[in-house]
Amino acid sequence: MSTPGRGLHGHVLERLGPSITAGEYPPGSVLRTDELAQRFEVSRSVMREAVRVLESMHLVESRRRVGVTVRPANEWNVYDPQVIRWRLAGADRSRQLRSLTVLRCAVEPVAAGLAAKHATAEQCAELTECALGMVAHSRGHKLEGYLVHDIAFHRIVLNASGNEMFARLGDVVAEVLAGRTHHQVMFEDPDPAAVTLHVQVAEAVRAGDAVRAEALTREVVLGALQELDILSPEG
Amino acid sequence: MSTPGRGLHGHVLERLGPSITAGEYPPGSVLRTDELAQRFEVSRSVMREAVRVLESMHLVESRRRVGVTVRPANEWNVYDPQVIRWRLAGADRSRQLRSLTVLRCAVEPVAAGLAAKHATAEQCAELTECALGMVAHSRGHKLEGYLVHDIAFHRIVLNASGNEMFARLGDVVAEVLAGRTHHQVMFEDPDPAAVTLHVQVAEAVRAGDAVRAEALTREVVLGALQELDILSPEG
DNA sequence: CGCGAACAAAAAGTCAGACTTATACGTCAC
DNA sequence: GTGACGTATAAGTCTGACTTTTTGTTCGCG
Repeated sequence: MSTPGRGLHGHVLERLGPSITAGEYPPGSVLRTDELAQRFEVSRSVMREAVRVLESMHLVESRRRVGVTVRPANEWNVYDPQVIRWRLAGADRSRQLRSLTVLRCAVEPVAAGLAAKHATAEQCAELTECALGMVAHSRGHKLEGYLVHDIAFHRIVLNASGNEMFARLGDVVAEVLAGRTHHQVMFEDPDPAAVTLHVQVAEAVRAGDAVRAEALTREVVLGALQELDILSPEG
Repeated sequence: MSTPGRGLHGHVLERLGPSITAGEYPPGSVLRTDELAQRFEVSRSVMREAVRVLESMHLVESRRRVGVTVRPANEWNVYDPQVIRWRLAGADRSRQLRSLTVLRCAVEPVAAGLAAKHATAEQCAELTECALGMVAHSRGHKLEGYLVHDIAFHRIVLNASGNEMFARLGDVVAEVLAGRTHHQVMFEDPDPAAVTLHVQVAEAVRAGDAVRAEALTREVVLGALQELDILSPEG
């Protein structure tokens, strides 16, 4: 999905990045460029490029005479889609899904409210189409088709909000929804109530009813959060 | 602040990055690595590392036989603190400040509500201390001192929420507050009502009153948004 | 005239090796 | 014990040669 390791340094990143985000190297660990280059069988130039990328994500810090030190997790650029993907593929996926869903709870209702004010006629049409698509795939184990429309739906809302910071969360939401569908075993069809809510959100946005769009979307994301709480313990 | 261009490639980034985010090169523009290396008087290796970083920020895409093409703005990683800083330093700073402040409006109230539930005694103490510091610097053109406490205040709330996605927005908020204070001419002392609200938020968090903390924080950020609307036109 | 295949050029990608520079750490004198 | 000094280390930088992919053109055939 999205960025398949372009070039040699990309392949190195796809192996080294997940290792780091998985906590395989505790904070403060020191890696040496030459050693890594040997391990991954690439030249130092390629390895250096990979390290530079990790550095720009604040996953590591490179200092002379010391080496490449792994930074503590609370300094990572956790909004970088690539970092998100690496972390969702790792061990503490459920904790990751939770914190991302809490973010959705804060952002998406507000975005939906703005969308009701700013959405173009075309966006309204697309939104309705997506909602109908969700309905069509809501029964009979058509999870993949449902997922596609679900992702598109939320992406349209975020885009239609007119706020670029919200819009850029489309990828994040997509990762979350995909992660939820693929990693947790979802043998059952989606919650019918959720499907209905999506249709109603599309209606509210089209009608320009901001407060209703916001309230309905809040129900949607809070439902998603509850679903997570049911499937995995603690709070 | 934070990352002063470490290494040669860092200096290149500090010059090239802002040029791109400023829209100096329209989307689709092609840059050639060798040409850039010559322009910035660095070797190709260094230039390649810089390009890799820009690529990881989704500012550019590097393809064989074609060159380094600038991506459209809606694909940029606008949550990368470095990108935020570059954009805030650029021309459409006020539009940028607006979209970031709207994000704050969505996130910070929810974070404050969570903080009321999760904050440790130490965090409560720090929060109160910050609020008092804001009061102390609220009169007599002590804007810099006020700013420091303001940033610390919001950072503590975001950290105390216990959600790492919220916590990582501390840097973003810091940039916004700093940008507001430094770039717009703020000859006047901060709004007394805002100062009072901060004190009340600290109280509500300490008391564990989530709904009150959320409502008060909403007033704070909505006030910040209105302040922006007053100083620069359009909606 | 249109279309597909072969070809050539251009730019990024990769590599190896030599050299430079900053800096942590150990040593030694005081 | 403390400070200055020297040294080893690992990142940083540069250069030049070579490879690979991809685009666009040209040429031949239908």
